[in-house]
Amino acid sequence: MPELPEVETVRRGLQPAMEGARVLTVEQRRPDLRFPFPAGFAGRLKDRTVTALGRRAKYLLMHLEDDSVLICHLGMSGSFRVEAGEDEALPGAFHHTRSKDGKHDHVIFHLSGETGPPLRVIYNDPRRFGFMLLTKAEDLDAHPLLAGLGVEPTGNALDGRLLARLLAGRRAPLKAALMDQRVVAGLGNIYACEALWRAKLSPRRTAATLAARDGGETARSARLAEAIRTVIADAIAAGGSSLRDYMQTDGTLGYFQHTFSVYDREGVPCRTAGCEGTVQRIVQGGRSTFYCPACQR
DNA sequence: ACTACTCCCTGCCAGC
DNA sequence: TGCTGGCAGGGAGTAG
Repeated sequence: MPELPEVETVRRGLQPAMEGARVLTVEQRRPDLRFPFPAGFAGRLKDRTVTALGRRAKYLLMHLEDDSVLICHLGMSGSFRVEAGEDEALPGAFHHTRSKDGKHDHVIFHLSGETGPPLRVIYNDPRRFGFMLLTKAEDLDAHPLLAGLGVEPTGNALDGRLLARLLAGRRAPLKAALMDQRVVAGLGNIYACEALWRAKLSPRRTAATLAARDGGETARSARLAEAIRTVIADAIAAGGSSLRDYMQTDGTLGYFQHTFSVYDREGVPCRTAGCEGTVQRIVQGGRSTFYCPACQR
């Protein structure tokens, strides 16, 4: 499910169950996901207390009391769910629709409840593009997967000036540049499309055209920075997008997908007031792009 | 330092 | 009904 808003929704869903809880055991049901699990994976987590759950871009960061950090990426199809431990009943915690039988449940964290009964946090990932790695907290920022990441679209750092600077000189189509995690960290296919629609910019435009000749801010770069920040904020507020019945950690659905203006809406009329255009699907870099050729220029 | 393309894997759905 | 091809929220690796 996971672009930034979905990962943030997962983080918020897991936080009350995990922060302050102790890892009793970890069941690792296969040797690898996208990458092999770290050597001694389960043993290195056992008996540790989870001190904090963080996020950077699309990475979930599980901080442990020994200053190690579990880096989790959900890939295309990874999800977490929380269930009652062993025979305990947990009101309201129904199962992920795609794992009623436990299929593709690859990792199960057995946790002591901080105050209440024990819990299980279960990682499910049919396509196995996700992964889990361990590092030390002091090495986190320098970790090869995190070191090159661009600006977070939450908060105030992303503005027209910074975005123009990041895109200056890039010959790639604007949409492809937005998908590059070294530019804006956490944007994926849905929110790149939606932000471009909000900013009325064509995904086919050369990225560099958003910067002034000296690399400075333009009206377009300011508009796009604003659009990115608001679409991400709106999506987080909606609990992310739930495609193909994907669920949050407690089994509820995000609802941002009902707000899509262009994503997966090929052939429907553009939502822009007064626009007569029709949403079109094109392929860029092997991924579908949805946009309105009439009002996105 | 860019860009473009392939590949990893399973599940689902439209079209035959 | 059953098969097939295409597509899916990501990104690492490689070649140019």
